[in-house]
Amino acid sequence: MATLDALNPSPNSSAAELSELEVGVIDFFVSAVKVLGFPKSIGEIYGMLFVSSDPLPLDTLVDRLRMSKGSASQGLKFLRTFGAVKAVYQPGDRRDHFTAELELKRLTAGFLREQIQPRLDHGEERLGRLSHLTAQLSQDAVGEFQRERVQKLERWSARSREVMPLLGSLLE
Amino acid sequence: MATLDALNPSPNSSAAELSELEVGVIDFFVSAVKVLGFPKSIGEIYGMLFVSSDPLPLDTLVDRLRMSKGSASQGLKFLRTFGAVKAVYQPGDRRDHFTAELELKRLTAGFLREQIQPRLDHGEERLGRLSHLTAQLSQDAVGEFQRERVQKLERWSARSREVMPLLGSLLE
DNA sequence: GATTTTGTTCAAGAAAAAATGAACAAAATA
DNA sequence: TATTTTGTTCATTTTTTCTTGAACAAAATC
Repeated sequence: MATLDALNPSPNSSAAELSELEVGVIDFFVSAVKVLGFPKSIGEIYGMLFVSSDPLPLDTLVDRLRMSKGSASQGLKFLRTFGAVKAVYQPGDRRDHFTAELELKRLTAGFLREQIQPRLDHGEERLGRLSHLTAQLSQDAVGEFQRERVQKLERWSARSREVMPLLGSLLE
Repeated sequence: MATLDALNPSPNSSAAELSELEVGVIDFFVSAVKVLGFPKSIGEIYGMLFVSSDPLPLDTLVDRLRMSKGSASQGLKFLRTFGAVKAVYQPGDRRDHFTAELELKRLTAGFLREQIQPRLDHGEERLGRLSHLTAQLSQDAVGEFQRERVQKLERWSARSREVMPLLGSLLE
């Protein structure tokens, strides 16, 4: 292979250093996903795909971001679960290639569906149990107070559920 | 003091075990604040104040939640910065007493103001620098592509800023 | 069917975040 | 002014979360 290498000064082009702009965009997303409570690697992957004009395979992410294969694999899996990243068929290459989803509305919808909905559901289950508990509370002022507080939580929960779909329409 | 202790079977009433309902409510808030990216102790404190009919001083939080004084102090400070907890004057007690803010709209406003706004501001600064960088990009397809992507980020950022105040009105 | 390529999983290590508790400061009380 | 009460700060420890890399599986290629 030595001879072929000589013909190509940068045999592994996918490992090229990131440009200043690329670093900036990736960094922007690293901060952004931290707000959502996701790990840095998620921001790096999405950011890299976002600045890249072509779909990229896992290898390239590993090389250019200097990230382990494990992180890249898990990160892509996670991003796919809520449609932030799509697999794109590349003719003549059997590796999967990925691009970033660019519609803010879809990204939001995926986030709400995968991250928020399940927690709201879980919260409602808990509230159901709490509500049941309040029935056994004493009939004095403290008991009455606590019953009211649990009711307030139920109103909050219901309100949150109503607001969620509205968020999507705000981004229309 | 031994004689007085004998008269009072539970001298430190603030250390009473949490009731099942109290544990449930506190647990609910611990999960809730995790969604927002806050530590457990924040949820414990807010939850405890939320189920308590009377304003509580720091000591009581430390005793009942079995939490260090440091955590309680820092947690209360944090909660006060965005108005989730208010100090209430208690006649005849020189300690500060705290209650939970109960208006969902105010809580949201505080969260947006203290947590989201600063990050949006910071993000815009970064985008300013990135936008400046794009001016120096090559005039080829890749350069054009990257300029467009940075513009897209700027639109996202502007949109996010527009949506924020609307969130408040949704909760009205 | 052996080999290479591609991607996943998961135990262990590394890094980041949170909690602790002791030292300190400030203010009230004695 | 000395002492006690109340609350804060911050270096250290603990806990939690993230990343790594090696072992493994699946599928394509030889």
